[in-house]
Amino acid sequence: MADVAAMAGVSAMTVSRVLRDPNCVTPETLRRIEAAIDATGYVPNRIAGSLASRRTDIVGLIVPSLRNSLFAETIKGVSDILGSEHHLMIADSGYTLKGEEVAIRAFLGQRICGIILHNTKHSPRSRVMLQEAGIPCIETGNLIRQPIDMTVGFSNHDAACTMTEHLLGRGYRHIGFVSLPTKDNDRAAERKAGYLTALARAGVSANPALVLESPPGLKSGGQALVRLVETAPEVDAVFLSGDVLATGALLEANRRGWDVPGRIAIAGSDDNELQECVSPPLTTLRFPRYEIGRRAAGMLLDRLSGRSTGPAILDLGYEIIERSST
Amino acid sequence: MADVAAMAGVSAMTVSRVLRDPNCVTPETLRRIEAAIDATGYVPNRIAGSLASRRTDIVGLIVPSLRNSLFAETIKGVSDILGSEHHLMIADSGYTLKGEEVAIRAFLGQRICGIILHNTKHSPRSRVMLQEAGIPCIETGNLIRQPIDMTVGFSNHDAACTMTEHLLGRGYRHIGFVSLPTKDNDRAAERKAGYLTALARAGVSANPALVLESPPGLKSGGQALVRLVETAPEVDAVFLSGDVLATGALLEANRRGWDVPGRIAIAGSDDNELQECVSPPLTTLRFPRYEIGRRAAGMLLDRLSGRSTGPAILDLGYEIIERSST
DNA sequence: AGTCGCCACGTTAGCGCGAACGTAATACAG
DNA sequence: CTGTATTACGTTCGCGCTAACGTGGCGACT
Repeated sequence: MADVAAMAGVSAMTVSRVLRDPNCVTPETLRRIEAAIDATGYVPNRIAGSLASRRTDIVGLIVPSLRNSLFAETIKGVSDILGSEHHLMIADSGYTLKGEEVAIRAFLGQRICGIILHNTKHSPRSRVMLQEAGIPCIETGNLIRQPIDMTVGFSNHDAACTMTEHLLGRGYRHIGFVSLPTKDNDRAAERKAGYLTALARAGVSANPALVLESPPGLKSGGQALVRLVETAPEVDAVFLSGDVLATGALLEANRRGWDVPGRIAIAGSDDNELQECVSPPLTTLRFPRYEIGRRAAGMLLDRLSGRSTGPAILDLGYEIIERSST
Repeated sequence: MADVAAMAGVSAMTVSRVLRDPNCVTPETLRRIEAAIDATGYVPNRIAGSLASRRTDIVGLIVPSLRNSLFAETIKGVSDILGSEHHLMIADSGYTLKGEEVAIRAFLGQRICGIILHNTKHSPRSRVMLQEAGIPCIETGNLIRQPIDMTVGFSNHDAACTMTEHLLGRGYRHIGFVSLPTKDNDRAAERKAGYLTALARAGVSANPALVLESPPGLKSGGQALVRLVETAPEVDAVFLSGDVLATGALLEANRRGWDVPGRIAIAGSDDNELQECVSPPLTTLRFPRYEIGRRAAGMLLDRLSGRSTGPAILDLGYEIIERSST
């Protein structure tokens, strides 16, 4: 920076100012400084700037998995809103609370200016670190009542409940439920609870044989369907609540020639283009994942710029998309 | 850090040393320092550390889109190899060279210790900045002969050529080709070139009516198929080389009752579980995207640790997965 | 004319850490 | 016992920048 300042005939301080606000100097000075920056190929050292100002423009984001396209939607939403003023540091927790804690510690070491978590369940140490860090923290995903700071998401419980009620409304009485493993996964656990709530409200007794947990994946969804039909032949509908499980189940039903929804109705979650294009198109829940990313980033920026203070809980809801698979 | 040092009865320097190498002090000193860190909740300031040491442990990664699950594979590969010693800063270029340049400039300002690009075509300024930055730079994706520094990927040209030759070998002579828009996308352009190479080698004249560009998406793939069949009814096979285009085309063929491969054969690229689960399962190209991420990160770490020097070009190849859609 | 305020810019003093170097204490050979 | 090596730790200084405050020059008031 000293080089640039010397070449432009000003002090380093003026160069520093120009980099943050080009309009705070006379046009002539600005021109000389910009010319000097161009000539030297100077790239400001944000490390030094961050140390001196005790601020960074880095937002930390922790997702359970970088591979899952569901989370990619949220990441994209965050990235689109952050813009060029802020940078994004991403880590994955590997779906574990310990992994999340490690990532949080690393991020705090980098003195990130805010953090977005794709999880609302945390280790005690994680909670303490975040509370004491004094930075905005947004938890996204499953809505909770007591966020560390702010949260944006939807109710997995209510969504699963609504879908189950939809199936009940269509006259199905032996409704299977398949979810991802509920351990350490508050979202999956909430959905199972929602399913059970709907059955209870309708006075339909829950049949444990109709409830399965299944790893993620298309094949896994197909296997779950087959297992349900074989062990509980009375099953007349199934709600597969995780990722692509429902699509896998539908494709498997097609292969085996099982009529959908004649033999068995299939409902899914996390609507995407694929679920609309298969035959028959799938009834699914649609979650505003991209919007969650955008709003989370927006809440973070509002807090950083002082436009908002205090905690916030934002429910973006969900939609049920009724198609011909149910 | 001064607090911790005072509490442990040592100098700040000793604390600093312990944080980098716990074994460089006596066990008793280590114990006292660790106890003090625990008691104070001290989180080392990596910003200050980076400024003093003029190094960071942040790796920059630029992908065309954060939303696309193809890139998610590579991101995951990078993330898995980097481990907890290095951190990942991610930006998307929005598929534009200008976007990439902006991200590169921002990353260099953060003094990243290395960079991985998911693109092998860059703006002139980008190339200059990267060459002068003096950090390891890995270009992934389409293999090129003159990398800025190092590259790992596969030949899109050869892959598309192989797939086209596969179709020719099955006796198809009116082979359509659909790709993503080739502008600013070296990968799509290379694939189109590979398709044309295979036709030329086989002495089959290329028919411009059989070559389409199409935006990404399942529906878009279906539309491309329909357009091809309607405008050039003699078409007997089609190779859709982008993302989920082929799956969309197959689902559309199913809906319209067109026999695959009887009426028209369909081949795709970027194999995934979905393409195996549809009926009929799709013949596709399989690219080692996860492995590319792993190897790219590995090459970066090797360079940083001094285990390797100089440029490198790593071809991870591709596979053709022959299934019943062709 | 005085002075008040404002603008454009300079000066000073760190931010929290690590590289380089220094020092004291112990080990061991000759 | 001296000399040298080695280990364990301390001191000094500066990384490149910015917050806070200082200064001089100019126009607009009373």
